[in-house]
Amino acid sequence: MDASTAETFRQNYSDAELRDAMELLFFSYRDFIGEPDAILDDFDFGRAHHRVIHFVGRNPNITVSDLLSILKITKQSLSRVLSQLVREDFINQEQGPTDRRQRLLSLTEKGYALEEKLSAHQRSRIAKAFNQAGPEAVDGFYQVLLNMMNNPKEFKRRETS
Amino acid sequence: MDASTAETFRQNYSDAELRDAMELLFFSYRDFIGEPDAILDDFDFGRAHHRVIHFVGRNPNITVSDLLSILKITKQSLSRVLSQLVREDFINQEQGPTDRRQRLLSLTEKGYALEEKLSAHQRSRIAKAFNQAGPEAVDGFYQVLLNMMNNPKEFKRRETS
DNA sequence: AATAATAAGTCAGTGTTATTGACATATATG
DNA sequence: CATATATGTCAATAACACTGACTTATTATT
Repeated sequence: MDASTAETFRQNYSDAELRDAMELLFFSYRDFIGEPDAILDDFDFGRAHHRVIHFVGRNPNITVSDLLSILKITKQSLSRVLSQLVREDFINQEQGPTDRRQRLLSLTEKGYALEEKLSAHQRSRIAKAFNQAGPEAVDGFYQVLLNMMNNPKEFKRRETS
Repeated sequence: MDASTAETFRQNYSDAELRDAMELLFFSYRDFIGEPDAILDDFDFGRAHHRVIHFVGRNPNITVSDLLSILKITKQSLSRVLSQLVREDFINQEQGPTDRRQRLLSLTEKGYALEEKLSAHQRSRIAKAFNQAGPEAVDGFYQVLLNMMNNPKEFKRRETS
C-alpha cells in the first residue's frame, strides 16, 4: 500500500465487522498459547515462567525493572516466578557492571534449551500460517497488530528479510 | 494474492523472524485485552465475565456445552461466572424448545448494554488499527490469524463488505 | 558527609480464574 | 428399562495476579 492511495481507505467498519476481528483475535491467541502448556507441566512451570523465559531470551542482560515494564506485572508477581527460575538454573543473574544495584538477567544453557523446546511449536505454527497466507498477508498482519499496540515502538522487530 | 503466485511464496522464515511475530502477538493482545478492565471492576466482574458476555452476545441461544467448547474451560469454571451473570440479570436462560435439558443463553437488555460498553474501546482500537493499516493489511491480518487457528472453521465471519 | 532516590527483594494477605474429582438431577434415546 | 446426555453443584487445590508495607544495597543529590 503506497502513500498515493492512503487517502482512499474505507474508514468505516461496522460494529459487526469489528466484533468479528475481536473474536478472531481471541481464537487465534487462545490456540497460539494453548500449546506449550504440556511441556511446562513437566517442569512444574506455568505461562508466567514461559513469558519470563521468552523475554529474557530475547533481551539478554535485561534488568529486572525493564522486564517488569514489558510484562506489566508487579514486582511481587515476578519475584515468585523469577526466583524459581534462578534457583533451578534456567536464568542467570549478575551484577550490573556500571550500576551494581542492577541484576542483569540472561538465560543459562538449560534456560535456552527450554526456550527452544517451548517455542518450537509456536514457531512452526506461525511459520505454517505465514506460508499459507503469503508474504503480503504477513505484512498486513504486522501492520494491523502494530497499530493495535498502545506504543508500537515497544515492539522491536529484530529481523526483516 | 491469487492462485498463480501461490507457488512463489518464500517458504522459509528464520527463527528470529518467527520469534518477532510471537512477540508482536503478545504485545498486541496484551494491549487489546488490557482496556475494559476498569469497567468490569465497577461491576465486580473479571475477564471471564467479559468473555461469556461476548460469546453469548455473538451467539444468541447458545447452549452451555457449546459455550464451554468455545471457551475451552471446564463446566465448573464457567458455572461460577455464568450463575453470577444470570443472578444479576445480564444473561437469560431458557429451556431448549426441542431438548428441554438444554439451557439456551442470551443477553438481557442489561447484558447487551454492558457488552456495548465493554467492547466500545476494543472496537475503536481495532477500527483505528484497520484504518491506519489499510484494507489490504486487514485481509492479511485475517489470513494469518485464521491460519494460526487449530480449526479455522470455528471462526464464523459474520460480515464482509 | 548526610540525605534522598533508585533497583531489587521479601513478607503477609487477598482475589480471580482456572483446575480435578465426585456426584446429583432432569431429560432423551436405544 | 437402561443408558447416555445436558446441566448444575460441592469440595479441594493451584497458578497467577494484586495491594501494602518494609528492607537492603547502591547511586545520586545537596
